[in-house]
Amino acid sequence: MNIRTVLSENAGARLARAVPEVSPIEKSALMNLPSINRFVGRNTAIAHEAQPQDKLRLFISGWALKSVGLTDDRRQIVGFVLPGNLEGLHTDFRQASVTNVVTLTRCEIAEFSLADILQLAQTYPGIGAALRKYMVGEATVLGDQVLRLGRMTAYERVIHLLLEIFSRQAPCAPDGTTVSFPLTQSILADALGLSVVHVNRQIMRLRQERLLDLDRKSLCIYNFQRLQQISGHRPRLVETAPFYVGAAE
Amino acid sequence: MNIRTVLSENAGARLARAVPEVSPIEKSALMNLPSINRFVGRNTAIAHEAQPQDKLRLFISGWALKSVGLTDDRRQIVGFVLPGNLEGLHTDFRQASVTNVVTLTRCEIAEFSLADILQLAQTYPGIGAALRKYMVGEATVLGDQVLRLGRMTAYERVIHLLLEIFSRQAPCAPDGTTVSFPLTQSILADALGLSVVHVNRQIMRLRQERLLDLDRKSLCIYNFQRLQQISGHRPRLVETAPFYVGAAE
DNA sequence: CGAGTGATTGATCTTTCTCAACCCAGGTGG
DNA sequence: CCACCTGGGTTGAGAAAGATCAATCACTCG
Repeated sequence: MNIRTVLSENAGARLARAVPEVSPIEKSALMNLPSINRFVGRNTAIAHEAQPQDKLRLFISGWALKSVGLTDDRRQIVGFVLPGNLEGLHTDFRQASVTNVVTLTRCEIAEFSLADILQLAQTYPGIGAALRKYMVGEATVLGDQVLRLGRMTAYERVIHLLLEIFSRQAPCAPDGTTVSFPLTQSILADALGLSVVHVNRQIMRLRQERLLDLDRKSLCIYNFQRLQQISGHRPRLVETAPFYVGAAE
Repeated sequence: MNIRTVLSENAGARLARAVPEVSPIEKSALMNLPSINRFVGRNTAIAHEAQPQDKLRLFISGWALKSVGLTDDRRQIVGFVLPGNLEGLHTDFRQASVTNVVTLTRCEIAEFSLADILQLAQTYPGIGAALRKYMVGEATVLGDQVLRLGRMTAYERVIHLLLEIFSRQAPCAPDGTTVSFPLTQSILADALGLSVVHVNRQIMRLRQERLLDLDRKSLCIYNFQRLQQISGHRPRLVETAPFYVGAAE
């Protein structure tokens, strides 16, 4: 557990950038919030299903996955946390997390007290509105996940998810086609409800068709339009600025 | 389109009952909100994906489904709206609905202005908190939907969804085993990502095993524990009081 | 160098889908 | 009153998508 604690002076400003439309006054209120920056190693559990949690975490760098588990060894990944995303807003009325969260890479995380932020939302209406919109955005992504799993073929599913991951980082793609991609095929399989072998076959096919390529460093989209057409993917309009995502460590 | 408009004096009180933990003062504030009660016929579209929407709707009676569509004739149901549930909280930053909503039965619906309610949430912190918790509850149900579709067999999926529908009405079950159930097998199929034929086979099997029975009026759970064990269903703790659900019309 | 993780490929097996019937209850027009 | 129609449920047979099992390969890390 590689954890280093640093006092950061601008985590609140980053938080203001992570949620939609906050005014300058609200931004300065967020900047005065106490927060702690942590570095967390790869494969580290950050939150457990049904365990109490009172922190809101902003991912400065690094990726994490959110999953729900069955009693046996099956698990389903419900979503990914990328740099610039928040984690910890979904606590039930017992302040318990509703998913497991595990880091996929080494991560830099700014930790806030959720209570602090909700308190602030009572003073500054824009902050409450921003949090609500952020939650709606997350629900939309989750709706896309349901659509993939319920009614798409394996081929469509793989494309649709890869386009989502691409779109969420697109503003960070220097050449417009390549983004960071630290996922294994086994993780893709758990997110897509498919076997690893079958995921591999779809990726092989996509490579042969010269539509995209990927490895554990990066994802390269060769023919965005065609992929969009096949999978029916519609880019979700998100007006928050994602952080720059460098090459995965 | 059988629509009748009535001025209701207690829709706000019902709204206060639909969300978690509001104080008496907040409840009275909600009761003073303007609202309109409507009756909407079966199979009527209430909201369209990506269409503007500024109403928050409280279902007094009747069921609806929420779906997202693909370009062809496939559709995926992402969730159901039951009496006592809210619809309309998930509008993106353009105030557009993120799902289609269609009634499954004749419904009585109390309509509020979402702007009114968000305005109120700025004065009364408990209302903002209640809305946030309500959204977390919805996200949890959506997470369960992802789990079903991603990593469960057809048999488990059918059971898990039926237990969810049962649990959401359990306090309304006079004998503790039978609840209202106005869904066709074809709707179940679209919710479960299965073909109608296959859904039918699972239901036939469950009947033969004497674990449950259902028709288009009601769902009867004969062996809750066993079904829970098979599907891994965990009842989601919701502390809002659902409305009494009478026999489907 | 050996161990472990992840990717790739082939062969076979299982689940689920599709197509095609048929039945039944309820509603409707004559 | 009845013939007819329609929407939903049920069943069988064959086809297709995807899972499982098993082996090999490439790469990294101690």
